[in-house]
Amino acid sequence: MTEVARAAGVSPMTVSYTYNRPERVSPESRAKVLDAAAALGYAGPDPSARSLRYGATRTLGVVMGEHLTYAFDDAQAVAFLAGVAEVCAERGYGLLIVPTGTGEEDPSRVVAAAVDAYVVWTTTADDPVLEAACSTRRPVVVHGGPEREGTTLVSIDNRAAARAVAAEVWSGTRRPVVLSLPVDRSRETFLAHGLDPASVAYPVTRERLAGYRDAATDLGLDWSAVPVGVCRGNDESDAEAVTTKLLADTPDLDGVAAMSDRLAVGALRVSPALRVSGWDDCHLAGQHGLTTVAQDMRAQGAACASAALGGAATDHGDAWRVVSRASTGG
Amino acid sequence: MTEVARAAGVSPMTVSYTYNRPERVSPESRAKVLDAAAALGYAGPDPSARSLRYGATRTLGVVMGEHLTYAFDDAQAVAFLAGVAEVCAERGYGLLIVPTGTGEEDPSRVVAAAVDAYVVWTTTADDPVLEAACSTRRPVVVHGGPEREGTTLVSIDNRAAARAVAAEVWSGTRRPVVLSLPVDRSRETFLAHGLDPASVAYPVTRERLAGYRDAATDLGLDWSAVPVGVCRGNDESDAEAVTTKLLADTPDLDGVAAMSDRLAVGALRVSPALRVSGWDDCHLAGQHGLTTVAQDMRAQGAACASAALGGAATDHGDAWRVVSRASTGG
DNA sequence: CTGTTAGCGCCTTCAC
DNA sequence: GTGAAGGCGCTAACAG
Repeated sequence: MTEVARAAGVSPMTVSYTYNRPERVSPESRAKVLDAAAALGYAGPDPSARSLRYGATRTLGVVMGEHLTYAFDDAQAVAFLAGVAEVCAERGYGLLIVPTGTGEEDPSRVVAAAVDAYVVWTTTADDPVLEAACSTRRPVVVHGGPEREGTTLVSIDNRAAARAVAAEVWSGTRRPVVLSLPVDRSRETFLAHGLDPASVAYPVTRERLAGYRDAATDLGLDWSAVPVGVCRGNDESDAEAVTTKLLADTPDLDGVAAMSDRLAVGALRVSPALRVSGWDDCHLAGQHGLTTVAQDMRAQGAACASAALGGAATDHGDAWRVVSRASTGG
Repeated sequence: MTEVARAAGVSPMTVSYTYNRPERVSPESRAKVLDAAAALGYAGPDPSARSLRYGATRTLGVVMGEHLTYAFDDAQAVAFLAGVAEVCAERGYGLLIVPTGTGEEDPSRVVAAAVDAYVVWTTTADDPVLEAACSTRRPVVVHGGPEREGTTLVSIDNRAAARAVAAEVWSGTRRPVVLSLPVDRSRETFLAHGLDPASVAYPVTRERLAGYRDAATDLGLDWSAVPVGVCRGNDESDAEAVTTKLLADTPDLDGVAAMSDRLAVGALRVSPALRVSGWDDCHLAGQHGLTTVAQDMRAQGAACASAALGGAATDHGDAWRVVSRASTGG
């Protein structure tokens, strides 16, 4: 900018004004400045210097968890991002996807990102990345959970939704089972009976499990006997393997409450006649006639972005509904 | 940082070293600094100030075109972004999605984004957003086209691929037609006969059209008589409408070369027995038994990011193949 | 191992 | 309508 000022024969301030308040500069000066800028290939004020000066970046940071690319492989995550992007575009904010995935360096990358606020995709309470986002003292909005002081939570009421959908899939069954998303960040596959929700680190998984337990209790079923198959991730083929194990453990199982449509589809691949419910109401649910919990991830993404950028947090607790289809005999 | 230094009773440089080269600071000083930082809620050096000082942001900018949210609605665009994100995560670069969509302000937003390089999703040569990206003098990689001096192009050879797939779908037909993506940024729907590729602003559309023309010539068909239905975007329902118009114009049409699987599926909805080819080999192609052009968008996204961040540009010209399925009688 | 100096590029404030 | 001073927070280079 100094160079442009010299080339144009004016002071740096005039150059600055030319870009920020063109109307306060005489047409001649403006022309001189723009000519000089064109000649020197100066495209405008440096963004970093500007951010430093203003103390704001007009950028929203998004942290999608340990496997960044997962964010683009999962339809729900993509819908969520679409909602975030929509709000960002409206308000002229950049959307910065923070490069997590290495584990080790993730927290420092979060701290070092030039953003005004953070949206964090569901994780565990002890995730160092969440800690890092909060340590920057910038607004943090968490999707799904955990709830944490100083952050805003945007989530449906997973427990109530789980209770409702399990009431349907388990209605009239004797041997209900659960097909679960991971319980903690180690993401191990295992089988348990009557898994205690309190032992589960991911709040979303925990709440859904608690809701399933509620439903079991409502139906007079013994939760401590209910097999829970935990998958490594939201993945059909892993769900197939876990379903196979569940069947070995409980050959007469007759009702599968799955925490996602993809897991449900994995179960159906093993045993197409299974009574099963999913979660999300993605295109798979329609294709396979799955009873499922519908929620609008795009709206939730938009809500997260709005809240992070200073809007009021809209409550999404009740923004779900059970969609009944053939997979539960409907 | 100055405050932390004062609270810790050391100089700002010691604080800086504590964060950037901890090993060069005595354990005691380091402890004092970290204590003071914790007490003051200081999380580390300010990212903007750092970027200003270093002259680099460690952030890659991505411009997805006028409808930002489209980027998340289109499976190909998402796969592309996944590839970009993968490379960014590996190298510790942030991925900034520039908030385009307003039209008017888009170029200035591109200029004002704090990034080290740009990846631009396919557009027209006269797009002000592309101009803006180039004006910043930062490296620019364009996906699909246009080719432009000072930028790197990553693209398959659309013309050759179009020629190959049209050879298949039009083999033995008498009344071939084209179902085209938009020709320019006005994105209007219309019908033309023997549309001249040279009149088309989007390079991707232009090259595919030229390839179809090549195929027509190869097959001894008269290009000037070939109806071309241009859709407003990559959208099934629009394709349905345009196909209906094509059928009104040419009731005996017997071979549809579509520039995307979604357009092809739109055509099939109007007339399920149609001989038709698609493009992209997305999940729709498999579902509907579509003959199509397969290309790996994720790899192309990764290639764009690598090239933008200083790697060599890998050539993707031949990274396509025709997948033959039932929709062309295979 | 630690501190001093200087300046990255910009814009708010205040003069003229 | 224009310009001079100062400082946003940081770190390279160079002492000590």
